[in-house]
Amino acid sequence: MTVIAPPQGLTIAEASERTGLTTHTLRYYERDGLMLRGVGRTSSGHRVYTERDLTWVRMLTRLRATGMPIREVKAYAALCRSGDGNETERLALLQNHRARVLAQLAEVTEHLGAIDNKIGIYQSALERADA
Amino acid sequence: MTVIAPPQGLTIAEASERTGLTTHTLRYYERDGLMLRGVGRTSSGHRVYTERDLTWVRMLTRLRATGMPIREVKAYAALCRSGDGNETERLALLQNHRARVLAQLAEVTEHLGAIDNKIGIYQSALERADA
DNA sequence: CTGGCGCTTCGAGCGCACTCGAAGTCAAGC
DNA sequence: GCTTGACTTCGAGTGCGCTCGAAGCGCCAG
Repeated sequence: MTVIAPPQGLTIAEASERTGLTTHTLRYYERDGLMLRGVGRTSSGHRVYTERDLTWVRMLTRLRATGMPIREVKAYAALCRSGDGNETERLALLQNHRARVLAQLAEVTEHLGAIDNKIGIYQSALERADA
Repeated sequence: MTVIAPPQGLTIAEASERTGLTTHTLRYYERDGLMLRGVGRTSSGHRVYTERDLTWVRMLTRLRATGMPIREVKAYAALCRSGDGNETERLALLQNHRARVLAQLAEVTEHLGAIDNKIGIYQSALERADA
C-alpha cells in the first residue's frame, strides 16, 4: 500500500509535501534540467529525493518566486553542475537577478502608492457621504 | 501620410507613445472590455483617445503592473462604468488587491534576503580565493 | 488619379509555466 | 495470486496575456 521511503531518501510524495510543489511540478523540473543532478532512483525506478535535492529545490523556489524565468534557473543549475571555477559567473547571474528584483520592487511600490491614493479618495468620499 | 489627430483627441499611435503600450495592446484592452467606455471614433472609424482615456489607461497599467489579473481589472472597470453607488465595492476590490500586493512584496523581499545570503557566500569565497 | 501609409477588424498564434491524463509497472497486503 | 495504489513515462492540454498577420479602407502627396 504505502510505498517505502527508501533508506536515506524521500519519495516524490514526501518531497512534494516538504517543498509545497506538486509531484507533477517536481517531475517537470527534473525533466527540464532544473535539478542540480538527476534525482536518484530505487531499483524499481521510483525517485529518491535526498536532503541536498530538497535544499536545491528550495533555492530554485526562491529564484522562481522572485521572478527568475525557468531558462535562467536552468542556466544557473548548469553553472553549478559544471563544478568549481565559474563562481564569478554564478555571482554575476545572481547579482543581475538581484538588481532586476530590486527594480521591480521599486516599481511595484510606486504603483502601489498611486493605488493607495485612489483608495484614500474613495475612503474620504464615503466618509463625506456618511456625514 | 500622417493621420490627422482629430480635434481634442489623440490617434492610437499617439496614445501608444504616451502610455508605453503597443497599439495592438490598446486595441486588445478595448476589445476585452477593460476600457471605461468604448473609445471614440472619427467619421472614418479611427480611434480617438481623450485625456480621460489616457488617465484610465494609466490607472489600468498600475493595476496590471502590480499583478492584478485582466479579469479583475475588467470587474473594476465594470463597477466604474455602472456609475455612482458602488464605491464601497470598488474600495473593497482595491483594498483586497492592496493586501495581496503587500503580501507579495513581503514574500519577494524575504526570498531576496536568502538570495542575498547566497551572493554573500560567493563573494567571500571569491575574496578568499584572491587572497 | 494613383501610390502608399496608417489605420480598421478578425482571428489565429505564441511563450511561459505548469497541469493533467493515459497506460503501464511494481511491491505489499489480504 | 490478485487487488490496490503510488509510482513510472510520454505527450497533450490549459490559462494567461499579449502579439501578429491578413485583408481592406480612407486620406493626402505627388
